[in-house]
Amino acid sequence: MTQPRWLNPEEERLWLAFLRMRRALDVAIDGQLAEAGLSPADYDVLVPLSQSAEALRVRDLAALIGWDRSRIAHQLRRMEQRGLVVRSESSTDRRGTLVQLTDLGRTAITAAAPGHVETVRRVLFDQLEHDDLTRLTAIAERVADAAGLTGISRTGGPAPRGTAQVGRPGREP
Amino acid sequence: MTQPRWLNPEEERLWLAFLRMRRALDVAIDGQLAEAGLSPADYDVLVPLSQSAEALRVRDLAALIGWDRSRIAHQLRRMEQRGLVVRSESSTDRRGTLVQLTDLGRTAITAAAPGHVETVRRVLFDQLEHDDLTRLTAIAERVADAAGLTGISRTGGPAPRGTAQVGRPGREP
DNA sequence: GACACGATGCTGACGTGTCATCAATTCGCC
DNA sequence: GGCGAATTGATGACACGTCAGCATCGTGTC
Repeated sequence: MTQPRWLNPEEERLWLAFLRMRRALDVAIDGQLAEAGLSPADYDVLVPLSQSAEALRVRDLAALIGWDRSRIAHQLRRMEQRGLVVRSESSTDRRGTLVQLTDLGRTAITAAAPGHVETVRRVLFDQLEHDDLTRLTAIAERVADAAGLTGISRTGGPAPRGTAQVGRPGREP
Repeated sequence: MTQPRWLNPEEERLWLAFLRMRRALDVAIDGQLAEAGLSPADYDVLVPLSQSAEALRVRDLAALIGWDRSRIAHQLRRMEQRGLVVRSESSTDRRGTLVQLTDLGRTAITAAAPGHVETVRRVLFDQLEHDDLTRLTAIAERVADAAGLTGISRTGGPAPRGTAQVGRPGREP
């Protein structure tokens, strides 16, 4: 690249709009979760836990949401201090740690989830017209796959990075 | 909202793809900047400074990139410790603080910018087909405007949140 | 000029994310 | 069985972002 190919006005317009869209989603989603007393990270962790019948291994929980071990260890420590989850030792693999929701944690995710979905709908899906949904899906998948996120997109882990997934809180135990 | 309107499979597919796209962009962009020794926050601050002929007031710099006073104060303290910028007292308003690039800071942004634009092109723009650019611009602007970010989109401040803007490093002083 | 009020920038506390590293355990291979 | 390598989870250090609060300074009003 001898000379950088700077963005032309149309490209610059898209890039700035894209950043503003990201910001708008973050503000709306994070704000709604904050009203429910949860951070986006809390939500990411609580969703798979609420959908699992049994306790999850830290390793598996991390894989489900695409986090590394360090990040989830820190997050679980903080969430355990707040009484949202409890950790226990695995009986089959003595390296392992099991995590499960407390009653408080289940109450929190159950209370937060409907508002979370409503927020995502209002800010994103309600703004889509015609075949925007199809087009946007194609673009997003093309970009994500082309970037070739080593691991995450293949191993089944959906999405990290602050922005919580939309998930129904799962079955009662 | 009596019953939450959970996402249908097509909507869930878009949402997950959207989150993966975000993640892919973050990984690519943050990684490229890290190779240049800069964080996304560093880049956001360095771009307007490099484009300004004179020193900027902290207030104006914050407005340009849509940051609040606290955030930029912390960031400037860290960047000053690393020798990327220098702060000085304003002569006209004794509350004010002026910021400007050091030679090291100018070298850093000049070195990082071409790779940054190339990364954005490769991961995002090179993946767009047909009229994707137009469509995506329309969607992003619609979503951002509907969310009605009070202030930022109106006052000219472009984009915060980790994701660096694409800007040419400015004139030599 | 005095005084209330807003503007400006900084700081400390805290939650969060990444990196390097460590101890304990299990696995793979001979 | 034994032993080196990989896995698992946790931790400390540090960078980053938000919030509440503070000291200082300018502005408008009387």
